[in-house]
Formats: sequence, structure tokens, C-alpha cells
Amino acid sequence: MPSVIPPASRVRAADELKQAALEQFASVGFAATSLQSIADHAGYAKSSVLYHYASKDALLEAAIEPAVAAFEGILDDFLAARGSGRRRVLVDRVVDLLLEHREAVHVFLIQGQSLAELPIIARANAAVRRLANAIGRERESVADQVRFGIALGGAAFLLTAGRTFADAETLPADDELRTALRGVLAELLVRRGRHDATTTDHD
Amino acid sequence: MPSVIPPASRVRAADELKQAALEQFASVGFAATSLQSIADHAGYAKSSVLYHYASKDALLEAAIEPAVAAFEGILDDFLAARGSGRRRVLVDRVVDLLLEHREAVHVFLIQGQSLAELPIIARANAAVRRLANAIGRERESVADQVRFGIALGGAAFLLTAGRTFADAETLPADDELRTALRGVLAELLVRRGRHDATTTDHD
DNA sequence: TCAGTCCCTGTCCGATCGGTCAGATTCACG
DNA sequence: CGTGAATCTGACCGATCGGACAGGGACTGA
Repeated sequence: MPSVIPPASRVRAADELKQAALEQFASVGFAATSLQSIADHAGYAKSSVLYHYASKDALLEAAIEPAVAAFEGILDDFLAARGSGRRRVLVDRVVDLLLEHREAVHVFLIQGQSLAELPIIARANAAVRRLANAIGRERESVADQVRFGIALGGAAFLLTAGRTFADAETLPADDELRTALRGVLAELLVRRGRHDATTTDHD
Repeated sequence: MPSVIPPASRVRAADELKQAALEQFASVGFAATSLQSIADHAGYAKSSVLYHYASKDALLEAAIEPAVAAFEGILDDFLAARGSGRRRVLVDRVVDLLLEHREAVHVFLIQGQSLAELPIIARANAAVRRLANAIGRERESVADQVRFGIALGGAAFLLTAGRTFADAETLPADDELRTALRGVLAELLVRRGRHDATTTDHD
């Protein structure tokens, strides 16, 4: 690096630590992830983690807040929208969110109940519950509630935990995944119009 | 604490501890669950946990082995079966397994990657991977792999973590859940005949 | 009554946890 | 040059972790 210090190097350590933390929070769980192992994975000392972030909780908040905010934005737009295309738009945007923030979403969806006392998680839980209620109000059958739960949890599972069970060679590219996810989730949640668009069914 | 012990309680302590452990393994994660809190929830001292079970790992094994064995049995039957009804039978039996062993299944599905070094988890992972391969071999499209992952993870999520997001009054009885789950999973995995049977579509 | 066995617990251990703090190093700016 | 702010670290703290172990109460058969 030349004498002129890019502002990037300022934020670099914090970002590297945040990324390492996020990966481990999602894969082994928040409680099971130690500051030591986060530091190790990022190539710093444990003290450095607590220099950049006030506490382990603060680190979690920094790691997943963007994803929570994005989710809230999608939800607000959905609740404000009217018309027949609402659900399809919701599904497409949620799929994009999942692909971009898969670890973060995995954290607040799967570990949402055990970490509910943390403010950022409580915020995420509230948003998820708001979405569940909105979906449930429209179609009150148990089958539809089940569809919603399966779609949400299944997608989160597929993108993180589910990778344990896929062979490396089988792992599809994100573009393929996006298309397939949109199709399958639309099948589950967008009830009228069976599976007309978006899907590339090479069947 | 327990100074007066009810009469016929030979096996009871071990079972109570196992049950308390299973609930916490599923809800907050294996690594995040301490022997102390297991003992507290069951009303015993920490030492008692290690009297009945040789180690924390052994306790996990005792807690989820029956579910893993049942899953392997279902899988073997599926792989041995021929004919058009295979998938529907598989779905129905997996749904029953999920309802009966929801915590255990949640543990080895959701935490399968982080606990892979434990023998019982490795065994469960192998079974899941075997099932994934069998399903994937029949229909190789990415959409079908996605369908499988979503169905499996989604169902596990719905029955445990997903409960955070359901209001208590909304929680359906197990019978209703079973019917709905069978229908939705069949929609996802049993491709021919769209949603003909089993489902109680009051739509 | 006494010995043996089964349950259960308190106490102790080394390791690791999240977190504090006092330097060490670096570097822009006077 | 000196100085102050920013970055990073090792040493250290009390609490808690999984686990080892000795012993105490309750029940049994002799």
C-alpha cells in the first residue's frame, strides 16, 4: 500500500471480524461461537474483536442489522401494496434477501427463539411475526400456515445448514438457485396461477 | 432439592434428564446447553446428569438415537420399495417421524454440520445425505433439489423454531398439523397428480 | 444389625468463556 | 522532532464450562 492510506484499510479489520463472526454465528450458532475463534478465523487477537465491537452482542447486532433492516423494508412494502402481484413481488424480494444475507437470515430465523432477549433479534422476530400474521390473515387454513412456515424455514435451511448434505459438485450457482427458489416458493405461497412464470422447469 | 422421591421411579430420573436435555438441545443448541441448566430444568444436581450419562455427548446420543434409527428404517424401506406410491409413503412416514421426534430431528438436521464429529450425528448426516442422493437421482433438476431441501428443512423448522412466530392461540393440534404437513410435503415432493388426495383443502 | 448396592449430591479441577486494561506500535500533524 | 489519536496485542479477571470423585441417605437381603 502506498503512502496515501485508503479509507478502506480503516474499516477493514472491523469488516473482516464481522464477516468471520457472521459465518460462525450461522454455522455453529451464536452461543457456541467464541470470540477467540472469531479472532482466529479473521487473523487477529481476541482483544481486537473487543476493540472494534463493544461486546459479543454488539458484534452480532452489527453483523445482522443490515439484513434485518432489509427484511423490514420488504415487509413494509408488502403490507403497503395492493393488488394481485403482491405475493409474487414479496417472494422475489425475499429470495434476493436470502441469497444476499443468507447467514444473517439463518441466524435470526433459526436461532430467533433462543436469542430473543437480544434487541436486534427481538426486532427481527417482531418482523417475522408481523409477516406471519399478514400471511395468515389472508388465508387462515392450517395448510396455508404450514406452507408459510415451510417456505420460510426451508429456504433458510437450504442455503446454510442444508449445504452439509449437498455434494460439492452438485452445488448449484446462485443464479440457478435464485430461479429455482423463486419458483418453488411461489408454488407454495402464491396460490392462484399454479406455476406459470419465472420457473425454468427443465423437467 | 428432591428429598421425598415418589415410589416407582427407577428409570425416571434418567428419562427426565434426557427429556430436559433434548428440549434444550433443540431450542438453544447443543453447544449452548450446559449440563447445569439441564439439571436445573429437570430438578437435579449437575452431578446427577453425569451419573446417569457418561458425558454430554453420551446424553445427546441417548436423546436422539431413537429418532435416527427410525429415520434410517424409513429410508431403508423407501430405498427397497418399488412402484408409484413410494414417495407418498415416504412423506407420510417422515411426517409421523417429525411429529413424534420433532426435537431430535431438529437437532440433527439443523445442527448437523456443526456437530458432525459426534458419531451419532455423523450417522444421521449419512442417512440424510443418502436420502438426498436418492431423491436427487430420480429428478436431477435444481428445482427438485430445492424442493427437497425446502421440504425437509422447512418441516423441521416449522415444528420447532417456527413456533416462536406462532401465537399460542393459533397453534394447531398435532392431528391438524399432520394432515397439513402431509399435503404440503406431498405437493413438493410427489410430483404427479397435483394435490389430489390426503389434503383437506378448504380453500 | 450389618453389608452392599443404587441414587444422588457437594466439592474440586483444569480449561475456556466474555470482558478489562495497560502498554506497544504506527502514523498524521504541529 | 514531538505528540496525540488510532490500532492492535498479551496479561489478567471472575464466572462458568465439562468432568472426576468421594461420600451420604435409602433400601435390600442376610
